[in-house]
Amino acid sequence: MVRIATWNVNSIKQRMPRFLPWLDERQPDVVCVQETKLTDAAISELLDDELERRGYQAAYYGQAQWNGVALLSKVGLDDVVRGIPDAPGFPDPEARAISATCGGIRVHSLYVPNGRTVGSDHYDYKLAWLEALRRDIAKGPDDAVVCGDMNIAPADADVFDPHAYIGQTHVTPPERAALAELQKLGLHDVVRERWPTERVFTYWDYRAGMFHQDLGMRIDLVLASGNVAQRVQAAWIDRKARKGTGPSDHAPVIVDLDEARDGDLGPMVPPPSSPRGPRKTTTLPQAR
DNA sequence: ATGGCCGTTTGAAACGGA
Repeated sequence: MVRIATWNVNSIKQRMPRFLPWLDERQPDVVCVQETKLTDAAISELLDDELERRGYQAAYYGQAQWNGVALLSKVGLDDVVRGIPDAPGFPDPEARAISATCGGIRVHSLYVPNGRTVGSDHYDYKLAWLEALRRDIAKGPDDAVVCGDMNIAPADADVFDPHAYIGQTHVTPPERAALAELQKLGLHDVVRERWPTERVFTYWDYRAGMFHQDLGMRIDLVLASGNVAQRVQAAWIDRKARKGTGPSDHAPVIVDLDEARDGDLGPMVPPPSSPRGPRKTTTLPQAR
Protein backbone atom coordinates (compact mmCIF):
# COMPACT_ATOMS: atom_id res chain seq x y z
CA MET A 1 0.00 0.00 0.00
CA VAL A 2 1.15 3.51 -0.78
CA ARG A 3 -0.41 6.39 1.14
CA ILE A 4 -0.42 9.81 -0.54
CA ALA A 5 -1.50 12.93 1.34
CA THR A 6 -1.88 16.58 0.43
CA TRP A 7 -2.13 19.44 2.93
CA ASN A 8 -2.16 23.21 2.73
CA VAL A 9 -0.47 23.91 6.07
CA ASN A 10 -0.75 27.74 6.01
CA SER A 11 2.87 28.31 7.12
CA ILE A 12 4.97 25.24 7.89
CA LYS A 13 6.83 27.25 10.52
CA GLN A 14 3.65 27.96 12.48
CA ARG A 15 2.32 24.44 11.84
CA MET A 16 5.30 22.47 13.17
CA PRO A 17 3.54 21.48 16.43
CA ARG A 18 0.74 19.99 14.35
CA PHE A 19 2.65 18.79 11.29
CA LEU A 20 5.18 16.43 12.86
CA PRO A 21 2.67 14.62 15.11
CA TRP A 22 0.37 14.31 12.10
CA LEU A 23 3.17 12.71 10.05
CA ASP A 24 3.79 10.24 12.87
CA GLU A 25 0.11 9.41 13.26
CA ARG A 26 -0.87 9.05 9.60
CA GLN A 27 2.50 7.91 8.27
CA PRO A 28 1.92 8.92 4.67
CA ASP A 29 4.47 7.63 2.16
CA VAL A 30 4.17 10.72 -0.03
CA VAL A 31 3.16 14.18 1.20
CA CYS A 32 2.30 17.19 -0.95
CA VAL A 33 2.56 20.38 1.09
CA GLN A 34 1.34 23.85 0.15
CA GLU A 35 1.71 27.34 1.60
CA THR A 36 4.99 26.61 3.32
CA LYS A 37 5.78 30.36 3.24
CA LEU A 38 9.54 29.80 3.58
CA THR A 39 12.59 29.97 1.36
CA ASP A 40 14.24 26.67 0.50
CA ALA A 41 17.09 27.45 2.90
CA ALA A 42 14.71 28.24 5.75
CA ILE A 43 12.49 25.17 5.32
CA SER A 44 15.52 22.96 4.93
CA GLU A 45 16.83 24.23 8.25
CA LEU A 46 13.44 23.63 9.84
CA LEU A 47 12.59 20.19 8.44
CA ASP A 48 15.53 18.25 7.04
CA ASP A 49 16.60 16.56 10.27
CA GLU A 50 13.05 15.75 11.34
CA LEU A 51 12.24 14.27 7.93
CA GLU A 52 15.44 12.26 7.61
CA ARG A 53 14.75 10.76 11.04
CA ARG A 54 11.38 9.61 9.71
CA GLY A 55 12.74 8.19 6.47
CA TYR A 56 11.60 10.92 4.08
CA GLN A 57 13.37 12.48 1.16
CA ALA A 58 12.24 16.05 0.56
CA ALA A 59 12.18 18.59 -2.24
CA TYR A 60 11.22 22.23 -1.72
CA TYR A 61 10.20 25.11 -3.92
CA GLY A 62 9.62 28.14 -1.78
CA GLN A 63 9.96 31.87 -1.49
CA ALA A 64 9.92 34.34 1.37
CA GLN A 65 6.56 35.24 2.93
CA TRP A 66 4.04 33.76 0.46
CA ASN A 67 3.22 30.56 -1.41
CA GLY A 68 5.73 27.70 -1.31
CA VAL A 69 5.25 23.99 -2.05
CA ALA A 70 7.05 20.81 -1.04
CA LEU A 71 7.13 17.08 -1.72
CA LEU A 72 8.10 14.46 0.85
CA SER A 73 8.52 10.80 -0.02
CA LYS A 74 9.54 7.48 1.47
CA VAL A 75 9.19 5.71 -1.89
CA GLY A 76 11.64 7.64 -4.04
CA LEU A 77 11.81 11.25 -5.18
CA ASP A 78 13.23 11.39 -8.69
CA ASP A 79 13.34 13.92 -11.50
CA VAL A 80 12.18 16.85 -9.38
CA VAL A 81 10.78 19.77 -11.38
CA ARG A 82 10.12 23.16 -9.75
CA GLY A 83 7.43 25.31 -11.33
CA ILE A 84 5.49 24.74 -14.52
CA PRO A 85 7.00 25.41 -17.95
CA ASP A 86 5.65 28.62 -19.47
CA ALA A 87 3.43 29.34 -16.47
CA PRO A 88 2.62 33.04 -16.03
CA GLY A 89 3.85 34.98 -13.01
CA PHE A 90 2.31 37.83 -11.01
CA PRO A 91 4.28 39.47 -12.43
CA ASP A 92 7.24 37.28 -11.49
CA PRO A 93 7.10 33.47 -11.27
CA GLU A 94 5.73 32.23 -7.93
CA ALA A 95 6.49 29.04 -6.00
CA ARG A 96 3.25 27.18 -6.67
CA ALA A 97 4.17 23.82 -8.21
CA ILE A 98 6.66 21.03 -7.67
CA SER A 99 6.58 17.53 -9.12
CA ALA A 100 8.61 14.35 -8.85
CA THR A 101 8.36 10.65 -9.57
CA CYS A 102 7.59 8.70 -6.40
CA GLY A 103 7.10 4.94 -6.50
CA GLY A 104 6.49 5.01 -10.24
CA ILE A 105 3.88 7.79 -10.10
CA ARG A 106 4.36 11.37 -11.25
CA VAL A 107 3.23 13.37 -8.21
CA HIS A 108 2.36 17.08 -8.42
CA SER A 109 2.04 19.35 -5.39
CA LEU A 110 0.15 22.47 -6.44
CA TYR A 111 -0.97 25.75 -4.95
CA VAL A 112 -3.24 27.35 -7.56
CA PRO A 113 -3.51 31.16 -7.43
CA ASN A 114 -6.45 32.40 -5.38
CA GLY A 115 -7.92 34.80 -7.96
CA ARG A 116 -8.92 37.36 -5.29
CA THR A 117 -11.89 38.97 -7.05
CA VAL A 118 -13.66 37.95 -10.24
CA GLY A 119 -12.34 39.85 -13.23
CA SER A 120 -9.20 41.11 -11.45
CA ASP A 121 -5.67 40.75 -12.81
CA HIS A 122 -5.16 37.97 -10.27
CA TYR A 123 -8.24 36.15 -11.54
CA ASP A 124 -6.90 36.29 -15.11
CA TYR A 125 -3.56 35.07 -13.77
CA LYS A 126 -5.32 32.13 -12.09
CA LEU A 127 -7.00 31.07 -15.34
CA ALA A 128 -3.80 31.43 -17.38
CA TRP A 129 -1.85 29.49 -14.76
CA LEU A 130 -4.41 26.66 -14.89
CA GLU A 131 -4.08 26.50 -18.67
CA ALA A 132 -0.28 26.22 -18.36
CA LEU A 133 -0.81 23.45 -15.82
CA ARG A 134 -3.15 21.60 -18.18
CA ARG A 135 -0.61 21.78 -21.00
CA ASP A 136 2.10 20.42 -18.68
CA ILE A 137 0.00 17.54 -17.32
CA ALA A 138 -1.04 16.63 -20.89
CA LYS A 139 2.59 15.75 -21.64
CA GLY A 140 2.29 12.73 -19.37
CA PRO A 141 3.36 10.32 -18.07
CA ASP A 142 0.21 8.20 -17.79
CA ASP A 143 0.56 7.37 -14.09
CA ALA A 144 0.06 10.67 -12.31
CA VAL A 145 -1.58 12.29 -9.30
CA VAL A 146 -2.32 15.99 -9.36
CA CYS A 147 -2.65 17.05 -5.74
CA GLY A 148 -3.09 20.23 -3.83
CA ASP A 149 -5.01 23.39 -3.13
CA MET A 150 -6.78 23.96 -6.44
CA ASN A 151 -8.65 27.00 -5.08
CA ILE A 152 -11.70 25.84 -7.04
CA ALA A 153 -14.79 24.09 -5.68
CA PRO A 154 -15.61 21.72 -8.56
CA ALA A 155 -19.40 21.84 -8.08
CA ASP A 156 -22.07 23.50 -5.96
CA ALA A 157 -22.04 20.41 -3.74
CA ASP A 158 -18.50 21.39 -2.78
CA VAL A 159 -19.53 24.57 -0.94
CA PHE A 160 -21.71 24.83 2.16
CA ASP A 161 -24.12 27.23 0.48
CA PRO A 162 -23.90 28.11 -3.22
CA HIS A 163 -25.82 31.34 -2.55
CA ALA A 164 -23.07 32.50 -0.21
CA TYR A 165 -20.58 32.35 -3.06
CA ILE A 166 -22.45 34.04 -5.89
CA GLY A 167 -20.06 36.45 -7.57
CA GLN A 168 -17.08 35.06 -5.64
CA THR A 169 -13.99 33.34 -6.93
CA HIS A 170 -13.58 29.56 -6.56
CA VAL A 171 -17.02 28.78 -8.04
CA THR A 172 -17.27 30.76 -11.29
CA PRO A 173 -17.90 28.93 -14.57
CA PRO A 174 -14.50 29.87 -16.08
CA GLU A 175 -12.67 28.47 -13.06
CA ARG A 176 -14.74 25.30 -13.06
CA ALA A 177 -14.26 24.97 -16.83
CA ALA A 178 -10.48 25.23 -16.41
CA LEU A 179 -10.60 22.45 -13.81
CA ALA A 180 -12.86 20.36 -16.04
CA GLU A 181 -10.44 20.75 -18.95
CA LEU A 182 -7.67 19.48 -16.70
CA GLN A 183 -9.79 16.49 -15.65
CA LYS A 184 -10.60 15.74 -19.29
CA LEU A 185 -7.03 14.51 -19.58
CA GLY A 186 -8.36 11.45 -17.75
CA LEU A 187 -7.99 12.52 -14.13
CA HIS A 188 -10.39 11.18 -11.51
CA ASP A 189 -11.48 13.22 -8.49
CA VAL A 190 -10.96 10.26 -6.19
CA VAL A 191 -12.48 11.75 -3.03
CA ARG A 192 -15.73 12.72 -4.78
CA GLU A 193 -15.88 9.33 -6.48
CA ARG A 194 -15.54 7.65 -3.09
CA TRP A 195 -18.06 9.98 -1.40
CA PRO A 196 -20.46 10.82 -4.25
CA THR A 197 -23.23 12.44 -2.20
CA GLU A 198 -21.60 13.23 1.15
CA ARG A 199 -20.81 16.66 2.52
CA VAL A 200 -17.01 16.63 2.37
CA PHE A 201 -15.02 19.83 2.81
CA THR A 202 -11.28 20.51 3.07
CA TYR A 203 -11.26 24.20 4.01
CA TRP A 204 -13.11 26.16 6.65
CA ASP A 205 -12.56 29.87 7.33
CA TYR A 206 -10.97 30.54 10.71
CA ARG A 207 -13.66 33.10 11.51
CA ALA A 208 -17.05 32.81 13.11
CA GLY A 209 -16.86 29.16 14.09
CA MET A 210 -17.20 28.05 10.50
CA PHE A 211 -15.47 24.74 11.17
CA HIS A 212 -17.66 23.87 14.12
CA GLN A 213 -20.75 24.52 12.00
CA ASP A 214 -19.16 22.61 9.11
CA LEU A 215 -19.48 25.61 6.81
CA GLY A 216 -16.65 24.94 4.40
CA MET A 217 -15.56 24.23 0.87
CA ARG A 218 -13.86 21.34 -0.91
CA ILE A 219 -10.98 22.95 -2.78
CA ASP A 220 -8.09 20.59 -1.99
CA LEU A 221 -8.18 17.74 -4.46
CA VAL A 222 -6.41 14.54 -5.43
CA LEU A 223 -6.84 13.98 -9.16
CA ALA A 224 -5.55 10.59 -10.30
CA SER A 225 -4.97 9.21 -13.77
CA GLY A 226 -6.98 6.11 -14.63
CA ASN A 227 -4.24 3.61 -13.85
CA VAL A 228 -3.75 5.16 -10.43
CA ALA A 229 -7.46 5.71 -9.72
CA GLN A 230 -8.03 1.97 -10.22
CA ARG A 231 -5.71 1.34 -7.30
CA VAL A 232 -7.54 3.55 -4.77
CA GLN A 233 -8.37 1.65 -1.59
CA ALA A 234 -9.33 4.64 0.53
CA ALA A 235 -9.81 8.38 -0.03
CA TRP A 236 -10.80 10.68 2.82
CA ILE A 237 -10.40 14.06 4.45
CA ASP A 238 -8.56 14.13 7.76
CA ARG A 239 -10.87 16.49 9.65
CA LYS A 240 -9.14 15.68 12.91
CA ALA A 241 -6.17 17.77 11.74
CA ARG A 242 -8.48 20.82 11.54
CA LYS A 243 -9.54 20.46 15.20
CA GLY A 244 -7.86 21.54 18.40
CA THR A 245 -5.16 24.15 18.98
CA GLY A 246 -3.32 25.93 16.18
CA PRO A 247 -4.68 24.16 13.11
CA SER A 248 -4.29 25.14 9.47
CA ASP A 249 -7.53 26.36 7.92
CA HIS A 250 -7.24 23.39 5.52
CA ALA A 251 -7.49 19.69 6.36
CA PRO A 252 -5.30 17.05 4.71
CA VAL A 253 -6.64 14.73 2.02
CA ILE A 254 -5.39 11.15 2.30
CA VAL A 255 -5.49 8.50 -0.43
CA ASP A 256 -4.34 4.89 -0.08
CA LEU A 257 -3.30 3.00 -3.20
CA ASP A 258 -3.05 -0.74 -3.62
CA GLU A 259 0.26 -1.97 -4.98
CA ALA A 260 0.70 -1.52 -8.72
CA ARG A 261 -0.52 -4.45 -10.78
CA ASP A 262 -0.48 -5.15 -14.45
CA GLY A 263 -3.98 -4.03 -15.28
CA ASP A 264 -6.05 -6.85 -13.76
CA LEU A 265 -7.31 -6.98 -10.21
CA GLY A 266 -5.24 -10.02 -9.35
CA PRO A 267 -6.26 -12.78 -6.96
CA MET A 268 -8.66 -11.94 -4.16
CA VAL A 269 -6.25 -13.47 -1.66
CA PRO A 270 -2.48 -13.47 -2.10
CA PRO A 271 -1.25 -16.94 -3.00
CA PRO A 272 0.49 -18.70 -0.10
CA SER A 273 4.28 -18.58 0.00
CA SER A 274 4.46 -16.19 -2.93
CA PRO A 275 8.11 -15.28 -3.42
CA ARG A 276 9.23 -11.74 -2.76
CA GLY A 277 10.80 -9.68 -5.49
CA PRO A 278 9.69 -7.95 -8.66
CA ARG A 279 6.25 -8.96 -9.82
CA LYS A 280 6.28 -10.80 -13.11
CA THR A 281 4.64 -8.83 -15.88
CA THR A 282 1.85 -10.25 -17.97
CA THR A 283 0.86 -8.84 -21.31
CA LEU A 284 -2.89 -8.41 -21.56
CA PRO A 285 -4.90 -8.00 -24.73
CA GLN A 286 -5.53 -4.30 -25.33
CA ALA A 287 -8.98 -2.99 -26.09
CA ARG A 288 -9.19 -0.99 -29.30
C1' DA B 1 -26.41 43.54 7.01
C1' DT B 2 -21.42 43.01 8.47
C1' DG B 3 -17.67 40.75 10.42
C1' DG B 4 -16.03 37.68 13.39
C1' DC B 5 -9.27 34.69 12.18
C1' DC B 6 -4.65 33.87 11.22
C1' DG B 7 -0.09 34.64 9.11
C1' DT B 8 3.08 37.83 6.86
C1' DT B 9 5.97 42.08 7.39
C1' DT B 10 6.78 44.65 10.96
C1' DG B 11 7.05 47.40 15.25
C1' DA B 12 0.79 50.12 13.86
C1' DA B 13 -1.69 48.50 10.67
C1' DA B 14 -1.97 46.78 5.87
C1' DC B 15 -2.35 42.90 3.00
C1' DG B 16 -3.38 38.11 1.58
C1' DG B 17 -6.04 34.31 2.19
C1' DA B 18 -10.95 31.78 0.19
